[in-house]
Amino acid sequence: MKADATLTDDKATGATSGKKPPKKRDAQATQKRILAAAKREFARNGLGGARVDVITEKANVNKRMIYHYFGSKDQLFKRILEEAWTDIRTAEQKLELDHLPPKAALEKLVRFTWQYYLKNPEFINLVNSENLHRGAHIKKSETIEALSTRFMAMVGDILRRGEADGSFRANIDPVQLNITIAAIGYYYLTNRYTGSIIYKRELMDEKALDERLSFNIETIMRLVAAD
Amino acid sequence: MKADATLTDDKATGATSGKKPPKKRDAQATQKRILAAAKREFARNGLGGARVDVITEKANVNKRMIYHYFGSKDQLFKRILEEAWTDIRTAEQKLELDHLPPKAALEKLVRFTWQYYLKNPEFINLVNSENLHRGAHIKKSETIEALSTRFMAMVGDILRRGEADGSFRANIDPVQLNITIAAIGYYYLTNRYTGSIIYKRELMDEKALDERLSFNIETIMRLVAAD
DNA sequence: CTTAATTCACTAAGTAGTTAGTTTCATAAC
DNA sequence: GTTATGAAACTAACTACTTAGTGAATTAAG
Repeated sequence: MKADATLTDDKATGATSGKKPPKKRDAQATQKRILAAAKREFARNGLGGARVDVITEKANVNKRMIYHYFGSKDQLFKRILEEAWTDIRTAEQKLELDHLPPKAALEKLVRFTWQYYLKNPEFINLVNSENLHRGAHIKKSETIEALSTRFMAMVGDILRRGEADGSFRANIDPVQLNITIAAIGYYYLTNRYTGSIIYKRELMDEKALDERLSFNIETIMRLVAAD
Repeated sequence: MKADATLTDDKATGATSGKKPPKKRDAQATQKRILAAAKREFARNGLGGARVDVITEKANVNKRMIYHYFGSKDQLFKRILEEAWTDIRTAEQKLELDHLPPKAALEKLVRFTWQYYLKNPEFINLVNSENLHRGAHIKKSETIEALSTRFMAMVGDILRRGEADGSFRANIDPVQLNITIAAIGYYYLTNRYTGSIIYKRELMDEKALDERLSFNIETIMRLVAAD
């Protein structure tokens, strides 16, 4: 009789022969499952709307584990934010824009930013939620501070090279430029629901997305172009 | 003895002489107070984070009144959204951009959009919250549908006139343009908390705000300029 | 045997929404 | 001009359920 075995086949824990299928312990895997579930839940519903019990369920862990590993809902949220920014900044570094001529580098950055938002829709929602909470969680984060410095240096370098070789006009503020690059992609995507209604247009089909990317590249190229 | 009079001086209800200071009834005023408090609370905390009890308290009404006049938290939220869009679209119409030459009209629109967001910070948060909820509330709203049509006609008209008199290049999509105008202001403001940290710069002092507006005007003017 | 992973049963404080009324007021009948 | 009446404005107390977070025991692993 292995009737009770069916009660414990929660996951891919291929229940073995014995009476007691011993539950594997794996702290790292548990934490990963919590983080994955939390990212999803926080992105879907925001910090305030997210439910710890839902994270518990989706991560297939006992609720106590969340508090054991992460302390509180807010600390878990902070951790999720740090991981999200680490991911995007790491991906940006991998572009190796230093090796490209300025115009090509800038276009690649615009393209990348857009595609990253598209492929990682949680990112936008997490950032929105953190801003609703006035940056309370990342204010104290050293992780994020460090990531940002390196990134802005890269953008500044592209501008300097472009100015030097005459492809860009002079004195463009890298902070303003980067905010603009982010803005024209981010806003389109984060406001796609109200946007579809206001503009009476499907904003998320393939053609619309391609058109937006082209428009954004045009916007940025015209913005930096030498006269 | 008018000792009990002090108990009922909630508001500017200048308690008169008699024993029973009769509580003024004013359905319209009550609804206005609820709407004002709700707008604030929804904007501060999002739909999910907003608390009906807080609205009750700030509006100085009995909780039952909210359900009496608005039915539910969600219906109240929908109403707030409709009023918010009515406000911005009404203000835009008052600009009378049709009477200005195309370049001036467009610059005025960019300026207005930026200043409206600045002066009405709730607007951005309400829109964000509605998008987090996938546009569920305004999807069914006829009010918002009607407002949008008229507005987009105005933007389209500016572009047509500019193309005709040679100040703008041809074939600019008014939807893409308008999304961009909104984006470059909206993103800067909604993400100001995380932005201040990432860019290590004060984004909200007067000088920074002026600089951003100038940069945005430059961005849009270069985007539409005839070659 | 000791340490860490995991579970179970629980709590205290919210949470949107409701039940069952009382109070005010305009209108019309006396 | 005073008083019945019906409707709408307003109130207090409550309900059924959720919520983040815990105390203490149990079980696996080195």
